[in-house]
Amino acid sequence: MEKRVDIRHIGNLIRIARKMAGLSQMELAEKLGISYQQVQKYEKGLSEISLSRLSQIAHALNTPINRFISDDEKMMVSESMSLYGILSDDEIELLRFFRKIKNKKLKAEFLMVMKNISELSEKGLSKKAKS
Amino acid sequence: MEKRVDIRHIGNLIRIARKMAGLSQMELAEKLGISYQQVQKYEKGLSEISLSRLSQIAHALNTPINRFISDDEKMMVSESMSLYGILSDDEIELLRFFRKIKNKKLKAEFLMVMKNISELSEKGLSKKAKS
DNA sequence: CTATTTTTACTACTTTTAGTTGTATTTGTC
DNA sequence: GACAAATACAACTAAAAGTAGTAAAAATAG
Repeated sequence: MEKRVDIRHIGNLIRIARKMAGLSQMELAEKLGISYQQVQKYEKGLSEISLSRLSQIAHALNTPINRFISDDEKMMVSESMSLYGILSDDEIELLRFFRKIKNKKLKAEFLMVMKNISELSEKGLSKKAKS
Repeated sequence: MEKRVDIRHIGNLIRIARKMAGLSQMELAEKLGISYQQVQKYEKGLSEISLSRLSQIAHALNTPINRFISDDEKMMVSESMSLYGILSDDEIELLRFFRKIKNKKLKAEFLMVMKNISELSEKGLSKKAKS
């Protein structure tokens, strides 16, 4: 019977959730009471994850366990993000910081700045940015 | 760390789902490509169940996988990070702009600014910048 | 830029357990 | 009663979880 869950995909989700929580592999491993190398295997999809373990992980990361298993792809967030879920490290950090900012006005302004910069960047100004 | 999923409970759910589907342990085992004795272990809670396996079982029994795990009602929330998968419109925009910026250095610097701001924001001065 | 520490990656090894096989009960129905 | 099924339990083997050691990136400091 075919495998109906992509273990590597789940690994990615775990990694993203971990980084969003601002934890290192080591810190997560400690919470789980296992070696960080084993956490690596989970994230890289080199080791199967039992339900108990996934439950622990979800708890350690303050994330509902469903986040990792909902097999239908209604996880698609928006078309603007091509490959759903696959965020780069930078992007994860960006989001993490952005979420820390509580002041709405500040967030909005920040977004505007970002927008303007990105538009400039689009016009081929990317070379001469440096001194 | 404590186990947050009752493996025996899941076993019961599997057994029930199996009977609902009108299958014997043997028949289910065959579908899974394992021995029926192993199915017994699942049902009795004597063997951990991996995600892949549970996914197979759910499929074999025409049951959504969530049926076996979701019931943990009020798991979460720690508002800060909890819903990483669901991005707000703001966040999607933020990402979109961020991705437009090609200059790596610029991106990195932008991230730093964001980080510093968020750290300030964290220290509870979200309302009024210090004078 | 260099040194140092932290974080992550890869490989080899050990231990645990998933999974198998064999046999014994149980639960039918004829 | 006999006879098949479905389920239970124990001992064993194969496979994978988990560990440990080392190396390479990334951050962070100096």
